[in-house]
Amino acid sequence: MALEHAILVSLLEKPGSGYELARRFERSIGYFWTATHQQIYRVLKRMELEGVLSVREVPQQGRPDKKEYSVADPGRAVLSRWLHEPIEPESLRHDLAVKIRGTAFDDPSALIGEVERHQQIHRDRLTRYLTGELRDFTGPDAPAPLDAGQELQHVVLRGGIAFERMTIAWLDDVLATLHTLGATTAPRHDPQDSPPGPSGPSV
Amino acid sequence: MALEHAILVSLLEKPGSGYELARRFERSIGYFWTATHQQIYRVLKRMELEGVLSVREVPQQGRPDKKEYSVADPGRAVLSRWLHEPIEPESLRHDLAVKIRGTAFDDPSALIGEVERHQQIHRDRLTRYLTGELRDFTGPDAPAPLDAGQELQHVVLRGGIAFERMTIAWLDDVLATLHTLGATTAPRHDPQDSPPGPSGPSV
DNA sequence: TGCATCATGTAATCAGTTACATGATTTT
DNA sequence: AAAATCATGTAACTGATTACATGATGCA
Repeated sequence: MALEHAILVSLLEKPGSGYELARRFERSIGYFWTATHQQIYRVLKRMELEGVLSVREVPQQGRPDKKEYSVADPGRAVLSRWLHEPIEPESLRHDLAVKIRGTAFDDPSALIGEVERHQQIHRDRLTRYLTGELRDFTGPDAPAPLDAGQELQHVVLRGGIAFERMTIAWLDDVLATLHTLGATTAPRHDPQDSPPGPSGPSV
Repeated sequence: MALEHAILVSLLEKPGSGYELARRFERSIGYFWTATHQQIYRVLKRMELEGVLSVREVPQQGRPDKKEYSVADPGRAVLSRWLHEPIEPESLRHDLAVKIRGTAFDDPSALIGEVERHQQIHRDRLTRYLTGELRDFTGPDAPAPLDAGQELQHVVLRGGIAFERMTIAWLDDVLATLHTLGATTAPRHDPQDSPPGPSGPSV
């Protein structure tokens, strides 16, 4: 369970409320992690009970009060211990890859739109990441010498950028493959002819 | 939930037992999906009750009997429906990225060994994938004209290969970053001054 | 003798998602 | 007047992991 540790890192970078954490998880940390606010609130409560976080009620005007969480000393120890433990490399789960293989038993051209949609989403993400990189790390308004924390944030962001670029290129490859299959296995698009049915395209 | 659909695809490619599925999930389909045998048995049972799979008891000699599952007609319909639905692009979770950012609050050099370990695992995976590609798709013993299913398997495998290559390169970037940080922020760790260098054998 | 492989499962727990719920303020 | 934003939460459910359990065969 690394959500706990992701929260510790984020709160060490800057204390904040559950709501703020949820928004950060859609951005910076979110390059490599996601969590819904429900999940975050639950974990925050547990961590507070365990004594790894401390809370400060912050009254606000014109807005609901918020609970600002920050990392208590035991929390630093928890994070430090985790940092020194080995972890398992992630095994990724990619639903789209399952769909691609499933297409062997269905009409390949039906997947093209979906793949293009995914590719566009990844292009948009890449643009956001590059904009963020320019703003925070490589642009003229970025801090001149980056400190250690910023260098580390930057290298993580570069990972996100590399991932999106790789994915976009791969989806080009997928599209090319789907097109060649559509050209060779689906010339019988005739409405009266039975579409690729239960037996699938047996080549 | 795509485990159900991953099972449908795998069983359409070839019927098999829960045990066999679990092993396939460590291989081919496993480039983009993983599941433990416990999870698989549970889902298989549910899918059988729902009527999307059919079972055949296969007695074996010298081995426990096995239940060979195959996809029933309603299962094909379930898969086909899913293939035509849009799905959300995955948001990846990468614990190592959390660790990298967490290193801002710890000794950067402590993470180097862990990153190198991960990189080696990715190198090993890449080697496995490339061996499999040669054996099944591009080598002299591979079937001459690949059918649609094989072309799709190949493009998914190319995705796995691209992912591993990207990851290995990124971890090089991470290591270089950690080394420069180690050189600037952790000289107070050295008992005596050791040869400085961007990627020297420090600490 | 002990370990690995084949084969199946239960029980308990943990993690994560979806739906529901409230209520003020600010923006369109 | 409606929608979005800020802010917090509960309840129910689904998905996934870990630990435990059995029992045969074959190999070193």
